[in-house]
Amino acid sequence: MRSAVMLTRLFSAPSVLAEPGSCEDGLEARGLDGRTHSDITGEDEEEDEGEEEDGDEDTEGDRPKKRGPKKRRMTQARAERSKLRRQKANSRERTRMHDLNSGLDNLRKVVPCYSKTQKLSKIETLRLAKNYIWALSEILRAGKRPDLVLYVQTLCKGLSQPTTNLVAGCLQLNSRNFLTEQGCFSVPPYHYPCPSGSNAHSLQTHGYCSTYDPGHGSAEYPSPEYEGPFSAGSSLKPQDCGSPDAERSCHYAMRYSAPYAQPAAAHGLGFESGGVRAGAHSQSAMPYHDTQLPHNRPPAYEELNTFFHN
DNA sequence: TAGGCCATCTGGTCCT
DNA sequence: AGGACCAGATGGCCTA
Repeated sequence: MRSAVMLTRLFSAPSVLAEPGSCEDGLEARGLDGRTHSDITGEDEEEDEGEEEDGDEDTEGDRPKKRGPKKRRMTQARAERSKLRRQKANSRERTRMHDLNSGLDNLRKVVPCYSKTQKLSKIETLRLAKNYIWALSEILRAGKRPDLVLYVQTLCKGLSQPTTNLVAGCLQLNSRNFLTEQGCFSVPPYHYPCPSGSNAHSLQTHGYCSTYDPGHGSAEYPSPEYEGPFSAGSSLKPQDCGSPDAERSCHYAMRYSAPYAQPAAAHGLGFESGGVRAGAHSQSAMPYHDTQLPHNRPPAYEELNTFFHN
């Protein structure tokens, strides 16, 4: 329905969009839309607030009469009011989108990987947040320390490879150790039951590959729902987070990863991970000097922290 | 240069 | 009537 409307608009009203960059006074730069503009310019000025109806439309040429409410003539005054309304609406819409973006910025700060220099895209932020919530829920549900690699894999489901690398780097995992060059999880040989339940499939073949069906997790660690293929590309640099640049860009904004990233002695936390520790960075003792924990931790943080300290 | 991401404008729809 | 929300369109910027 909306598409039809948009198509109609496309073909009926010539777009006179000016450059969108002129955000200060929108319509002043852009002018009115084509239809309104033509209406304005094609008629004489009237000041009687548009009470007069446009009777020409009904009898124009051989075309059938138009149904519905007759279109009011666009007077100069009405055009001005319409223009003002549009400006106000544009301003509100900008404000609304700015609010939305600031909310997304806040979300970026509380998801596992926060980098001021390498900002996650909106969609990646939402995906990562969803995976994060899922992972934390599973931790609470299971009531035991999770496998780090499994945890990271859950976080990275559906994320682009650059984001996956970023998350891995932020979690002190060398992404090369859990992703193959093809972008598939390589360790550990964690087995997800196949949809039919007859065979088990390791992440080696299904984890990050297109054939993986994350909608079917294991009973121990079910997977978040799959949202469809992740974006093929990203503006993020596909750099390995093991690189110094990436490391500098990664902040420990994560309440879950930070305890692991820091020496276990400091937090008394160890993950149940088979080969992960070998794959983890050797410099796991806070290599980032600009590491920051968010000031406003979610309420669940303290509970989780307590949990991992017991 | 293509593709992804983003900001903005815009008109429609719903709600108060 | 006006505001909030939504989605399509558009153009700019950036990167591979």
